[in-house]
Amino acid sequence: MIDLRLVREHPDLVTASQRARGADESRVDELLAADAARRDAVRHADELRAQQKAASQAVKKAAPEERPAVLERARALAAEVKEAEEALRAADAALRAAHLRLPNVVHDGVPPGGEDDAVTLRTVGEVPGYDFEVRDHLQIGEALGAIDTERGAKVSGARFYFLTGPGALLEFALAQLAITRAVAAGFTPVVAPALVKPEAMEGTGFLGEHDEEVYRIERDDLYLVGTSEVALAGMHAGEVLDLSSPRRYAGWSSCFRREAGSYGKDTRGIIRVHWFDKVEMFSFCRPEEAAAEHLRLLAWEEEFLRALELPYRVVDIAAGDLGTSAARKYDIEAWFPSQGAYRELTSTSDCTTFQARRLNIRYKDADGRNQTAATLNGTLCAIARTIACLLEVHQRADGSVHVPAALRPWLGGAEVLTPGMALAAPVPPAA
RNA sequence: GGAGGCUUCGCCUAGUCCGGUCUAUGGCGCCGCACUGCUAAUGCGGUUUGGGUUAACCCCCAUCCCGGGUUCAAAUCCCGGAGCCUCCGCCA
Repeated sequence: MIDLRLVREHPDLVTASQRARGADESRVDELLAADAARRDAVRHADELRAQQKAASQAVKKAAPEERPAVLERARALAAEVKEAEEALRAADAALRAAHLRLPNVVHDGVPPGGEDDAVTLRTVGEVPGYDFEVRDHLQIGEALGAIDTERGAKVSGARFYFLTGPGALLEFALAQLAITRAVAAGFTPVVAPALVKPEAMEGTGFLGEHDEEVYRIERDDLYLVGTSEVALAGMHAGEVLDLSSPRRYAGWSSCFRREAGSYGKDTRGIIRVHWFDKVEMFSFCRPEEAAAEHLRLLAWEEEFLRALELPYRVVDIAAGDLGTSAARKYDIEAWFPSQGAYRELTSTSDCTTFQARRLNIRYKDADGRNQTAATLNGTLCAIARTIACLLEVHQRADGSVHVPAALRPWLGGAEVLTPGMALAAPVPPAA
């Protein structure tokens, strides 16, 4: 939810944001009207309640002969209060609905337009040349005995997979590398629940226009998270935090996505799947620090990809392609040789106070007043897709795959993965 | 899954049986002021969180885990739910 004061005092800014998103501008006026209506309802109900309270007090003080009359007046007022409260409830609900319909206000400088209007900020690393016919990650993974999508489909359906042998080791190697680096950077590592209540899902903005993407366990009224962002944001719901410096978590969890509406897209391999594991960075900070924190998250993402020796580019996502909660979003797209294209590998969003307001996450400012916090998230490593990218980029003519130095400690020191190789046990980095 | 107990303004706590004097008691902590040439101690005052209104102060409303209900009136009575604890069962 955006700040109501901003809408009241600078509706033009909010309208401009809607325009940049290509979203309905009239929603701003709807929200203003709902806000005014609610305040009227509050005033009316409060006033009646005050009268009714006084009348009720008078009952017990009334002399016996006055009592019936006083009681009658109190009764009448009670009925009026009840009516006013019903009207207030309706006005509250209308305001909330209008409030929830409005996405976050985009930052200045976000490119206008939609999916095709993203601006490439920089391109890092050399796109390798291959003097042989490149294979895609599934061909490579199958040859290595690392990825099995056929049996994944047998057991769970399309877009499921098994990681086996070196594939399974790669999963843990990447998770270890991500968590190790995050801890070194000062993040608190977290293993987060993948099943959450509706409040957490709604609070992070995933039940709006994108609720088709989400798995719901109807019987228990729980949702499977699409990212641990949901649990990490919800972790501090309703709390007042000390944010003298940003509070940073690196959360590991499985992620589940229905991929509704993506039929026919990326059907091969493990680039787009219903389930994968991910290490996610999440920050709580003061709103004035959010933009700087956003760049820090982006920098950590880039360092991770450089450690994996993957060529990539950084993209500033256009307003129309931003999620509901985001005021700005940078994607990092890594090179996939089999597609001859850069594809999204990580993503970081500045949600400003939008999520925290819904989730009621606050901090005390210098004057000791409670203020709404800002939240930001960023992918450190979406494991399945990263494995796919690694296999493709680092493939060699003979079907083997180069292992980046950063990953070797967790792959038994192996410098290369070769079909049929004996698996070495992971060795922790030298003490 | 079954049985019982608990949940009060940061923490602890009084109040709940028997509805109105609860505008919620006291302690700890915290903040301010006074006093003591330091520290400590002491005294006085303040200290839930939201909303409405306001230039501001004031004032008003809500808030005793949450949601309903009874009543002129609910921390208190009734119904439903959540969380925590204990015991039994089951389970990795």
